[in-house]
Amino acid sequence: MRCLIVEDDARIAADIAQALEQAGFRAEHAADGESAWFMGGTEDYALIVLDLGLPRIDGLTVLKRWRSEGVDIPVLVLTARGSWNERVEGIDAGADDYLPKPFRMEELVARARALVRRASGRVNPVQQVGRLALDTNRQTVSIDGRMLNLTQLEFRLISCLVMNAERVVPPVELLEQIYGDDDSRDVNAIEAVIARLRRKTGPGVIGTRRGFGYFLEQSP
Amino acid sequence: MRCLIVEDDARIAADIAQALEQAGFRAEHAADGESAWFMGGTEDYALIVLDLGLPRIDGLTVLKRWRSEGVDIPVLVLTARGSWNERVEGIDAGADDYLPKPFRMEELVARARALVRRASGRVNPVQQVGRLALDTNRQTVSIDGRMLNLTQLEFRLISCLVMNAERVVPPVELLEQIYGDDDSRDVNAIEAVIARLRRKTGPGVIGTRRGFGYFLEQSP
DNA sequence: CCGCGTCTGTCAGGGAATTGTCAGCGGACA
DNA sequence: TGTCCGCTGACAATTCCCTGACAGACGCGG
Repeated sequence: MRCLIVEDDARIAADIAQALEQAGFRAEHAADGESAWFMGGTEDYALIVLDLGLPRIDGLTVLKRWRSEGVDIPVLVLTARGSWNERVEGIDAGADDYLPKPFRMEELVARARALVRRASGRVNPVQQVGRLALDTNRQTVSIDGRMLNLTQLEFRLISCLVMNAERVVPPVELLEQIYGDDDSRDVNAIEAVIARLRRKTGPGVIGTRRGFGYFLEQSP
Repeated sequence: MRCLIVEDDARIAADIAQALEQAGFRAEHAADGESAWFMGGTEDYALIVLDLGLPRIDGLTVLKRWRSEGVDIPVLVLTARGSWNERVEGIDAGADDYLPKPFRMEELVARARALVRRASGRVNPVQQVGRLALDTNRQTVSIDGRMLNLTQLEFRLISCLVMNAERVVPPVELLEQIYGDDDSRDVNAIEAVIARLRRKTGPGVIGTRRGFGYFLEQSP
């Protein structure tokens, strides 16, 4: 699950990134409004964390532009404590939640999770696809109720498939979703992870459509 | 998926073309603004990569003309790094994304993909022609609601027919649409694919107009 | 700092699905 | 009725995908 952190202070950005990555996100970073706008408009994030005080283009402006362009990614806005008018403006601009600075990282992570959950229209964190169940809160995957012991990478990959259930996901897209623009890797890396996953899930869970990509088997 | 590269430097154009073709596009090339304008206005591309510094007509002018004519193909603009006003002008002219030169090819490919994905999400992904329904999002084809298990090639071919519904498509055009300018293949290859498709769809879906080409049956 | 185990990307070999070609056949059209 | 065009089954070539092996990276405990 990819998220975008828009924050001009590199230190803070790195801290947030680390916290979110631990929570299972793949964090990317934009340091100014301009690049934030491009990234948020072109990439497919599950969440955007937006600091308002930005160089070049103001955070609020960026947010308004996104919304006017139809970008409906949930946005968590970081505001200075007590600055009420910023909040009001943020509401108008289309923010989904606020976090007054300074904040504890756990708070941010919790809100991030809540936002993503809400956005994907789920009340509970467990998603069931066929025999497979994914718990985004605990970061666990079970099949027929039996827990799987997955690595970080395997988990991310199967999450992608769950997010895109009812669709066949091309390997290139998985590459992009999992590693980002870091294109140092081969499509074969995906194949390898898929193979390892299948060894753990057993057959009949992850399907292949030759020439198209991978998908989760729906019906038993 | 066809894309148009508007670039006056032949070397760069060739490089971009190669990268995009590897990514599954079929690339065509315009070297000056005038032909670019014509091609973008008459052909149906999924994406246009536009360099701004052009002979004859300036790239921005071309872009504005397209937009004023209702051409809504996503346009990826190549700008010189840091040329701020070019970007702003580009926004006004209707560009969908930017890429500062010089750039890595992988970056271009990634953005191209993102743009196309975003654009294709705008329109209704399922098109119905007669008893046949094509879902461009899930990459599936169903007939009377029954899913067909198609190969990559079969899917591309039937997509072409759907795009050109209510028209009889000559086999040569199908060859071109599916394989690009790679003319190493025989028209018979198309016939073979058609035959395999018909075996899956059953009769009454793909028709033949002897001497002209193939078409999709409209009425039940 | 070293040894150990785990995770992960790459590589190469093999197998299977896909696809181009060929040749024979049958119907359409003059 | 002859000719041409398109259809189709068979086969070979190709592409795509799977998998086991291996090595580098990383983390951890001693």
